[in-house]
Amino acid sequence: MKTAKGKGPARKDTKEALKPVDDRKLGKRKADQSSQRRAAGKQKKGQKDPNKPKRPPSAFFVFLEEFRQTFKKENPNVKAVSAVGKAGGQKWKSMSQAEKAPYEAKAAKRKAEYEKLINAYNKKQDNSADDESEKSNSEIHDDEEGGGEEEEEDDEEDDDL
DNA sequence: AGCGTGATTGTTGGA
DNA sequence: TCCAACAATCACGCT
Repeated sequence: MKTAKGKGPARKDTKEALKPVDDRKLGKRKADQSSQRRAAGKQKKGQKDPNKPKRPPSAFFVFLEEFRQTFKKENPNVKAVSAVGKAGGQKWKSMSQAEKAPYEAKAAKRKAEYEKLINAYNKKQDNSADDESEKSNSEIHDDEEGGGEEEEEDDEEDDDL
């Protein structure tokens, strides 16, 4: 199953259909977020791999990065990250899929790079037995042309909503 | 002095 | 298949 790249986990389709509202918070996330930073800041018990690539930012985060700058410009007095999160989240939902399309496309790129990083990371893990140096790069062919960056496929489906 | 937290949604990974 | 945790940010507060 390809987990439907654009649709995401089946849970969304099922649950969201039943609960179109953003009740996804489940009330557990709050507590989780607390430990979230702890784990991230202090890393998990055995996750002491500084080379391990972090998860790619979702389209929302990509949009949020830009939104943060705009938000700060509009509200230089507001320094609360939560404010940006709320405003960003609200606007994000207000945006149409077409608007989110470019962000999703960028997020897709991040994900692609993430997979590549993970691949290299996995290779590294294998080589880390001897030495985590870069010598094993011979396996990794990084013939990635930074200049020859092809544009995203403009495959936006205009579904009227 | 230093790190945890708060808030957003999405995505990935593990069970 | 589904749940849970984590991705950035940034100033403030508590230990």
